[in-house]
Amino acid sequence: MSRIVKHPVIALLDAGTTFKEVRQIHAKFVIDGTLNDDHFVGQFVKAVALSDQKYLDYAEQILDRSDKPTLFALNSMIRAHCKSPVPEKSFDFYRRILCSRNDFKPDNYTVNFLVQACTGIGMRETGLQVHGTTIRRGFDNDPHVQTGLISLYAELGCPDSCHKVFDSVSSPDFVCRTAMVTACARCGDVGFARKLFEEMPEKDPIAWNAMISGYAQVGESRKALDLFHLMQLEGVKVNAVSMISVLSACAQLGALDQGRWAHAYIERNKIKITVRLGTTLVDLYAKCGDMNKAMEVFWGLEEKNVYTWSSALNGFAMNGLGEKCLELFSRMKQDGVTPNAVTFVSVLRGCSVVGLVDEGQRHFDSMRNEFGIEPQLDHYGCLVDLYARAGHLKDALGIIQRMPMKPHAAVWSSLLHASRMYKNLELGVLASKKMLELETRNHGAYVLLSNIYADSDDWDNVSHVRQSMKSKGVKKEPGCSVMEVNGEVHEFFVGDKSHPRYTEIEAVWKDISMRLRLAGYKADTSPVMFDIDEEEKEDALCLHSEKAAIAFGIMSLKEDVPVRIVKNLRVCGDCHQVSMMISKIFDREIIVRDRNRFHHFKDGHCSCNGFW
DNA sequence: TTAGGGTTAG
Repeated sequence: MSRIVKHPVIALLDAGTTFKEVRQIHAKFVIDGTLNDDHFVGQFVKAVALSDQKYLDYAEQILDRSDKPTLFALNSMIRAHCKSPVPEKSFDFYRRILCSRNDFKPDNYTVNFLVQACTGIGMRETGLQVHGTTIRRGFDNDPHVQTGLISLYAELGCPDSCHKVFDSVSSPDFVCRTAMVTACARCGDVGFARKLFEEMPEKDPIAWNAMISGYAQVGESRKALDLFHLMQLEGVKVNAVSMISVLSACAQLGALDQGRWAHAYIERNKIKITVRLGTTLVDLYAKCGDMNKAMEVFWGLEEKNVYTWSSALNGFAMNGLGEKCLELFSRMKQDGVTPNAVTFVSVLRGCSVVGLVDEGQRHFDSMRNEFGIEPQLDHYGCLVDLYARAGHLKDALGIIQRMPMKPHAAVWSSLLHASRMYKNLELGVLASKKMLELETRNHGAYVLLSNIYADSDDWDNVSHVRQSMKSKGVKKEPGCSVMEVNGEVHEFFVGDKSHPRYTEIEAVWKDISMRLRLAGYKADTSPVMFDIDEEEKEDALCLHSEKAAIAFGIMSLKEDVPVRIVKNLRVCGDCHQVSMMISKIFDREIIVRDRNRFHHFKDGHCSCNGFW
């Protein structure tokens, strides 16, 4: 192909080229006759389409002015649309290939890009059709296409098809194997992913990153961190992508010390802080309850996008700093960053945690009116929570009844929690029944319903709910608290005595209990508490997981270091009360991240002000 | 002249 010459001007087009420049170059090419050559039309279309998604339509106009678009130009348009917000448009150009007067036939590039377009759309039917096309056209043995099909089926959640394609590859290379590692992890079989990873004859940094992120994404954070340490021992080059998975694992665990270490590692090794890595750092500190550090990182970032802003907003909301969340949201809009649906979840939660009902409603309305975002189920969930927490129970119910989609259990759960808080028996019973219609085995709904009956001294119904729970075999997810001491992560399960220092923990807890009683604390062993759960009875031998963690924290951490705990469930009322008292008696800050949010206990108070 | 694997917020 001696004719193939790269046009020097086209070769200069990149993401930094402005639209004005693109038009000027186009005009010049029309005048000087460059575009009379189909070969250069193809190059120009490809360069414009790939330089920026904003120019896709303009690239199409250039293509349309060409009498005979080449297969290369059409393939380039399919390729460019794959990762655009409208991957389905790839198929318009595929149809143009099929209907072309030039009698084009789709080639290996065409089908490869179509597979990628389907991965972007995530549509099963189209994906299956494209797979059929690759077979019909004889490209199903092409290694690029095979790898693409594995990723496609992983995206569609079809592990069996991933295996079928992978098994059909006669000698999978390391790219194909890495795609399969990711596919298995995404489909939930992280064990098989690890087996494949171990069997890889050569592992490059991408393969390592794939396995580490596989663990991080399924919540196997400790395994992610262990594998990262192995990666270092093996001397594999660590990059920004590796660190994103590592930080995300630390954030999930709430492992602040390990997260700080990873941050220092990034700086020490001069790993470039990309916008994604920066966002993950902000998220790490936010999810470890250190918003000061999160914002120090945030303001220091060279580049921020809507993900970065949303991470910070979510951090403020989770940490109960609603006003700060709203201040930052104003700043975000002033800076010209357009919020999206996820951003609004954080903003609405920010309003909810501080009871700003009118402001929350205004933001909710602005979604559609100002930003053209149609509120989804989660947004209605936040709105219900906003009204319910503030005590406007009837308004909350009205929203549930009028919302344009079927409410999910979480919506009723908000109303149920608020009904208990505001002692509204009638709504509480309704909400718990609705919740149990949707999730028949939801332990929390039974517990709250029994609490609501107990609050009104309706012991017959309390007993009825208990019976019902027993007969349905509803069991509580075991409570688990995680804390980090000297960079080591310790796990505590309810009633579990397996910790190597359990005897000491028990002794420390006895001492704490004594000091609590001297300070006027009386363990709540009333029937209400009894009915919540057998395990919640005050019992030194059967500690709630966060009490064991607090005791361990007090005995192992320096006095001025806050006790940081991450819990898998919501904090129970008794533990909340106890934590507040300990923070005063021992002059110790205790920071608990529960399933929903943070509790910063200090001087006998909690940042949640009793709302959780 | 075009292609396949790893990465951020709810």
